[in-house]
Amino acid sequence: MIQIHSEPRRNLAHEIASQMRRDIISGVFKPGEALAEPALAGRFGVSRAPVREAMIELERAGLVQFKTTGRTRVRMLEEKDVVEIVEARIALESMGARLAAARWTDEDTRWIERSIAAQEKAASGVKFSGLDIAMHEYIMKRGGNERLSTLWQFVRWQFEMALTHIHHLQGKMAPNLRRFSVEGHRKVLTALAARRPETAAKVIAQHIKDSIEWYAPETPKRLPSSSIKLSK
Amino acid sequence: MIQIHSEPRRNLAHEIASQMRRDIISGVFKPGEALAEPALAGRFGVSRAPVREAMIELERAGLVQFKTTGRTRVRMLEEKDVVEIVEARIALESMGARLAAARWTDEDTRWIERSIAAQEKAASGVKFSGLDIAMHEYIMKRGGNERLSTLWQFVRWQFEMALTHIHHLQGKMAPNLRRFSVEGHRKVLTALAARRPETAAKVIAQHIKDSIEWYAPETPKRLPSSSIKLSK
DNA sequence: TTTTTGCAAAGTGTCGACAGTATTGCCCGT
DNA sequence: ACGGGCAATACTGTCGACACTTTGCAAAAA
Repeated sequence: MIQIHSEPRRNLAHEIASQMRRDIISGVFKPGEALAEPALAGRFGVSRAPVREAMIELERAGLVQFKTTGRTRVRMLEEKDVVEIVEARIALESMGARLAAARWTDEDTRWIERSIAAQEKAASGVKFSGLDIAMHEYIMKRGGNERLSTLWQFVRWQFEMALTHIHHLQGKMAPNLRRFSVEGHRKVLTALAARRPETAAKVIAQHIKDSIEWYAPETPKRLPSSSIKLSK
Repeated sequence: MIQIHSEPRRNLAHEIASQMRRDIISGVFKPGEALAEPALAGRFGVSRAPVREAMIELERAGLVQFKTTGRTRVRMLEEKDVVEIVEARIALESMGARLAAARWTDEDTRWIERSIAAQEKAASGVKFSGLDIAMHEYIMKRGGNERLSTLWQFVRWQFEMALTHIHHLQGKMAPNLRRFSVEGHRKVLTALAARRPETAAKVIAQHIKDSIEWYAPETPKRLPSSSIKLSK
């Protein structure tokens, strides 16, 4: 998969933003934790300027929050945030799958099949999650709408952060989740390979919604129940 | 409608970003035009630091682009960009309307009715566009998903920029567009007032898709035709 | 002991500077 | 007249500094 996207400028700020993003997602920095510029500048061995720019980037991506006083902290997550993130994923990925279905090729099918095979053999839950997200990313990119993919990236990072920090998302039913999730992926692939945009949109929406309920069965349901019914 | 959103930090950078956003949308700066930091710093009577930060914000919003060398220019728009923007709007607003329908109140209905009345009396095309966008914004906010609204803002600005710069979007059929558009808004309101999430989602998607074709009948259609059929 | 006041420490917002690099335009060779 | 190369120009990326504001803590008052 070739990335033609507008190359980000290659500077310290971008480097730091990427590293900080990884660290926030993986939990090195915890939600609510203060991110002071001088401290981070020291950590990275640079001055405050690039750190400051990186913070702006992360704020735009929703991983950190600015207080009105200017202080920066890692964004905090509650149940409601998980709901919002999932709703946003459904909105974006439905359209992504719809567009992808219309342009789907056999090579795409093979890519997804390989991914699913790897998912089944994934040794750890973390490894599985990585493959899972990568597959969703592939479909989004295949939709061919660069803006949609960009917006999706923001949500994706927030989703990954939520997986790390909303602890009951890590809970007991990992094995079942994985089996269930792979099954969902197969359904998505079927719709895409059949080049049925509407079906693909509905199936992937249902898959995302179901997944999160496997992760967190008690997540308050805000989506009107009719919204993702697989009617017909 | 009260905005609880995380307050942006109130500094020069943010001020400049807002002003620049307005200027880019309204065409003071034209697509492709170079935006050099020293020149902008002079224009605003500040140093380069806040200008630089503002540029990062605008890049995130998709209004400007960084070249790999670091130079900044106003993002350029082609036909394909209009398609992308509209697809993104449909993705986000469908979900927004779906969520809004489930929480819709009579007061919301009255707000929209007033908006529609104003739209009918709008003196100019520009005035009408403003009311149009404001109504869509209201619905997005009423969806109650802060992330969805934030993502939508990005697309909204790009859409407004496209309206300004894709010249044939300004074309001949403004009066018909307006009449047609108001009709679409009435259908959306009906679905929302009836609190039918699925109907609202489909109607607003259809409305957006139709609108852009009134603006630009020759816009290449990439959305699979089945995607927004109002079946049933 | 609890609350208030005041002060020191720490952090942000903005600036000007400087080295390195891309761009522009001029001059020269053809 | 025209294209290529080179010098002058302009801009970016990063830094350190400084003023102002917020925060945290400790001492003083209730």
